Amino acid sequence: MVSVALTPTGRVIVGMLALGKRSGYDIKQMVDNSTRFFWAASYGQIYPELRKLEQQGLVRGRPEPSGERARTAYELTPAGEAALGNWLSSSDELLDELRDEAMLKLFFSDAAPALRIEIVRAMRDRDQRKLDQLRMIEQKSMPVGPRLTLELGIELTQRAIDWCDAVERRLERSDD
Amino acid sequence: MVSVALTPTGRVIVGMLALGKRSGYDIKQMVDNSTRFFWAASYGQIYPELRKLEQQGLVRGRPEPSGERARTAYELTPAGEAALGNWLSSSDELLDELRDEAMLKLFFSDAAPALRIEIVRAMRDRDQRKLDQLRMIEQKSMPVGPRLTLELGIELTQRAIDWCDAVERRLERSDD
DNA sequence: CAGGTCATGTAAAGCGTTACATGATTTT
DNA sequence: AAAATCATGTAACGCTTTACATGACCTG
Repeated sequence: MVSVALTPTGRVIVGMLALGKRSGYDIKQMVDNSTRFFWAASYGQIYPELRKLEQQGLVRGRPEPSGERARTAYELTPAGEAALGNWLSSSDELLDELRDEAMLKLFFSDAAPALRIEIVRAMRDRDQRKLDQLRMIEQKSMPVGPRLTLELGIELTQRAIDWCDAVERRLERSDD
Repeated sequence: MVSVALTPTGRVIVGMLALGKRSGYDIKQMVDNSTRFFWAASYGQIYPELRKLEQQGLVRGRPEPSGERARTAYELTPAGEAALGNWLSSSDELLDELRDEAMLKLFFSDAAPALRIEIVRAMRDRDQRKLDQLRMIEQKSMPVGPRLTLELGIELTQRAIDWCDAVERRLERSDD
């Protein structure tokens, strides 16, 4: 039995729904508070994708209005659970895409060597802001999976900051 | 004087052309051998973008056939150089986007705790392959900017591998 | 009662990859 | 003579963000 391949956004949605019944709005909040650092999703993707997943039989949505306010809560179907397990256990090449404008500027900084140190400082500041956000999340309680990704995110962000600090000191001295 | 904002792919192209006259093909080769780890670009973006940049007056293309083989070499115009300097010195929020499927799987691994260690191992292997590629590039000679980004890439990839190793040992013992 | 949050949704635009097509030149 | 590389390009498709619209409910 071949289960349908999950689209990028389909993967977060199905994963989040494995944690319990959720609305599209709920999913967006959860993503923004957790996976967004390594896997973002917008409303413009979430709502259409939920309907697509429902057509595929991986999720089922049911109206759960609170008063007059419309609300549709989705939950995984057995097929959805299977698709999640399938994806988690698949050995396909793991997607790994980075778009880092600070690194791109640094790469081209020989075109304006005087700006190099400013670029490194801006990168440091950006990463410091990210680290602060991660440290906030760190306070909350969470399962092992989320905790591990948070740990890794903090470790790598801290290392990037340390690297920027070291390079900044190097550049201050030598004016490369 | 307000210079036109560079699109994502426009940024790499203009940066690469600051290093000298290049064809679309050349740019693609350079990207694949350097920035692709933090800023990729495909032919489907590069060729149309070159024409768009030419319309904007940031680059100028001239036919430089080698024998019967057509070839268009592009170079930066003064406006293009200005746009590059402008971008390098701008203090706009630095784009930083990551899509890491290994981290996403790890995040959701409480849905299948037995798979967790396999996910960490797959992540480690992927990062080791990346590190091997970076180490190959490390041998070549290059300007300061490219060298710095390579250094950072190696540092962070190595740290990710170390983290995976440590977590793998933790999981072997405790079966989280 | 104003402002924030809950909740859903879409249209347009932009960004990007993949896959294909074509043909010349160079290397094995 | 085949295979690899040089070189250009596009069409189809998929993904994603942005910006907007609508309205209910809650909190100070």
